[in-house]
Amino acid sequence: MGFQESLKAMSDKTRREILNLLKNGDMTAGDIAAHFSMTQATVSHHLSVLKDGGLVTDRREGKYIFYELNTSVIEEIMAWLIELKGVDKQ
Amino acid sequence: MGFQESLKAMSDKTRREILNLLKNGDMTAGDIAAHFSMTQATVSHHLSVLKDGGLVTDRREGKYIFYELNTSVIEEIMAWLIELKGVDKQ
DNA sequence: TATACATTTAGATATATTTCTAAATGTATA
DNA sequence: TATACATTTAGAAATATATCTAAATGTATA
Repeated sequence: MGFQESLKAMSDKTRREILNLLKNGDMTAGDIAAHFSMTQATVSHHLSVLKDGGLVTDRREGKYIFYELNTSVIEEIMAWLIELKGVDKQ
Repeated sequence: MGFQESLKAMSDKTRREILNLLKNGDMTAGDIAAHFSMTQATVSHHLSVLKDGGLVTDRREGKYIFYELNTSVIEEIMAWLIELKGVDKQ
């Protein structure tokens, strides 16, 4: 889990949509998958890429596994973008 | 050129290094390529991906082609990240 | 404990990406 | 105008990614 994995994770449209969904609160893998027309296995793969990138965390509650947005990584990416933009050229 | 292409472009380490180089000012394709151990053709490919993502622009000056960082796209990405992070949870 | 439900993992296939070498293009200059 | 230099484009090979189906895992409950 690092910068590389975080950006790779964000570079896919489906995964960005998952992140947008999680903005409104934690969701189970099943509920997330229900928003897409691909198989649950495929969505599960995307969730694991997001997890590798540190963009989400998961926790089990009984039969269900809940996914939650992790914003600390997002701040790291923003810091890089701000640095890239350059303080002098705003 | 859109959000998807911009993030795809940023998701590669070599391309992020190119962006970091261009932070310090415009550079020719040759000077950029000199910073890497891959062929000029490969670096040229990366530059074209960055261009597709709107992250750089190029201009010819005689024999040379100069590349320049384009920061407006970066702001668009930052806006998404800020939105993702959520105003309420800072 | 057998069954059902929620989810992930394994293995396969198709598509995309990275990289290379060789050839092509555009510009300057002897 | 022939040649050299800077760079890109074309085409091929290797690797990575997205997706599927089928099987495995983990948990709850009849």
